[in-house]
Amino acid sequence: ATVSRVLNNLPHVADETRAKVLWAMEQLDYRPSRVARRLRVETTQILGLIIPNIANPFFPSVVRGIEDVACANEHTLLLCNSDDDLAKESLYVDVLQAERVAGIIICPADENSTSCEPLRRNGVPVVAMDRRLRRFDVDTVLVDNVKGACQATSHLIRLGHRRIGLIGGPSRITTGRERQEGYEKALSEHGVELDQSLIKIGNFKQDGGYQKTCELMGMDDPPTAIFAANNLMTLGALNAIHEKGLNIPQRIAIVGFDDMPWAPWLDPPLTTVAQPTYELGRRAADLLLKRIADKDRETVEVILEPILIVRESCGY
Amino acid sequence: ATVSRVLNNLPHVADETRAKVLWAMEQLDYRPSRVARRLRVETTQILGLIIPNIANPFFPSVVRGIEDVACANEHTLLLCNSDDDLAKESLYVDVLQAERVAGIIICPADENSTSCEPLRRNGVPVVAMDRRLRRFDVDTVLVDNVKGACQATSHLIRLGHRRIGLIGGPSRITTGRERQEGYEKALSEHGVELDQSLIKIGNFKQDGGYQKTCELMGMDDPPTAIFAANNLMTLGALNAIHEKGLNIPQRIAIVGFDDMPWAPWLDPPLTTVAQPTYELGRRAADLLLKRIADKDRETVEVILEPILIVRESCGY
DNA sequence: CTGAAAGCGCTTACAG
DNA sequence: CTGAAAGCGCTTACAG
Repeated sequence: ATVSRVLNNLPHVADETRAKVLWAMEQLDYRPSRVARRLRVETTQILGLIIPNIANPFFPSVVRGIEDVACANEHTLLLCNSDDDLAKESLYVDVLQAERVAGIIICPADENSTSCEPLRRNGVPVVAMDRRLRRFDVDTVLVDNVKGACQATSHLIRLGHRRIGLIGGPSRITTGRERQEGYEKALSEHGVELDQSLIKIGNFKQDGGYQKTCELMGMDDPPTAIFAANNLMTLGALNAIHEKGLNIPQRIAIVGFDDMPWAPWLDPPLTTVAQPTYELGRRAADLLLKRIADKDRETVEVILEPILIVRESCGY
Repeated sequence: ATVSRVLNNLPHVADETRAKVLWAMEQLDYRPSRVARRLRVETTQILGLIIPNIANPFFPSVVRGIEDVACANEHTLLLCNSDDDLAKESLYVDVLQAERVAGIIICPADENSTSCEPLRRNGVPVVAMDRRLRRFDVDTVLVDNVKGACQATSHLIRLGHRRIGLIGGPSRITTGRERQEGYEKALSEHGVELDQSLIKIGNFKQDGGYQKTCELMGMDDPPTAIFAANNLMTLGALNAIHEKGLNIPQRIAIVGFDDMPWAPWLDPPLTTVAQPTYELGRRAADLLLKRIADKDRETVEVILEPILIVRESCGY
């Protein structure tokens, strides 16, 4: 008990005793077991994080944001990749719960995912990040996808484009659905008729972007511009465009969602909708910590603003 | 005890009893505590990973490689960012050890780092990844940095360049030291005299690459080519080059270390030394798992081959 | 101020 | 095949 007291810096230990304990700890190269501590104490210092794929360049900065606040608050992060697979997502929810994490930040594979049901039943705090979790009333932090997509598409329209291809994401995912919504909104606001054949739904991965771009450019009446709804698909689109030797922006204009540090040095410099990735992570971690501290507080939804960064890939 | 047996799929439980237990578990939405299990069982299923910075695009794919083998072997990953700071690195080693991880993969902030000393004393398996750990005899997986840097520099020399600037990394880090070694080796192999003023040591970050490129290009007799020793510094170099409006490769040729998916679409397409990042992670995890299974096996060092990918940023 | 006792939720001999 | 008992290493009342 006395050792425990000095370990946790509690009062009621004589200075001399404290010194003796410290000395012995040093001698023995003693490291207290967090595992044992966690078994006894209800509150753990571990946060769980479930994202689709750390190899997607969008996430590292988000994760860094989460980690920085976790670290500042003496919490550790347990990171899991769901691969956008509901079964894997459920599995990881189970694992994290079995680890007795203090709470979970999730970027769900599906808006209607029920993976978090066991968490709700057991009162484990959850925050949805980047993508909504419809079936649960949880703290949520999102980017305003409709606005970002609308800005990107409007930019294209303002530049004279009327046939604008959308390489969208699955509608079961918030970002897929909302970015398409923004695309359609821009069209209707500018009185441009919606042509369903110009909407191609990809998988948010590079191969999907490549394939959908090929389909688009193989049409009898191909678009003059493309809006790609995420970074990986933008990369895939660039693959296809360069492969076919099409000139950007003369032959095909392109705007991507999600900025990348190298976007200014692409050929031509890529116009993108930049997302506040680090901030997204920071806010998510913040919300989770607040929820852990007070389970009864009102649920909040934070919407972060994207910014259209105009470079040269859409023409002038 | 019986519940424990069905939980762990052990024999000696009657089918009927097993079914009853399973049923009760379902009813109660019971999740066994891994925390409690870990306290009792010596072998944990958690791997620790310490890297400098997940936001560096080099690491996500490496992490993904580690995770995939961890996951396939039913292990979880605890990820920590050291920020290349020895104090933070030590802290995390302590945390991971307190979590009683089965082993640790580390990309150390310094070749001579002693952060892992407590691990050695306690017999916790360690593998060094991407960067050496001199003070310990541990399994190591590296990329052949000397070879990669030598190839990059030789390529430049073959193209007629004689004044080649190096934007290197700190020599306390394996990749910094070895890539400089490869640069010098290429120079000497081709009979090009080494000019110390052309060697600038950066911090492996974007601002360092930017700053060192400015210094290089501000010289009275600036180089005609640059070899940037990592991806972030390459990005910084591109910042500086574009800012000054210098033409690549006519005015300044550039080759970077570490390929990126968008390198082919840069202006001009960037010549790089590609590293087998995913494989690096896979092998590291593999070695760690093997070490955990058999602490007495001989220490191995795996050297992976980089590949020079010639695109257009060095001329023809 | 200090330490003995109980208990967190598992697993592992051990006895029946 | 089944369950009672002990113990993993902590923390938390409780007693002295």
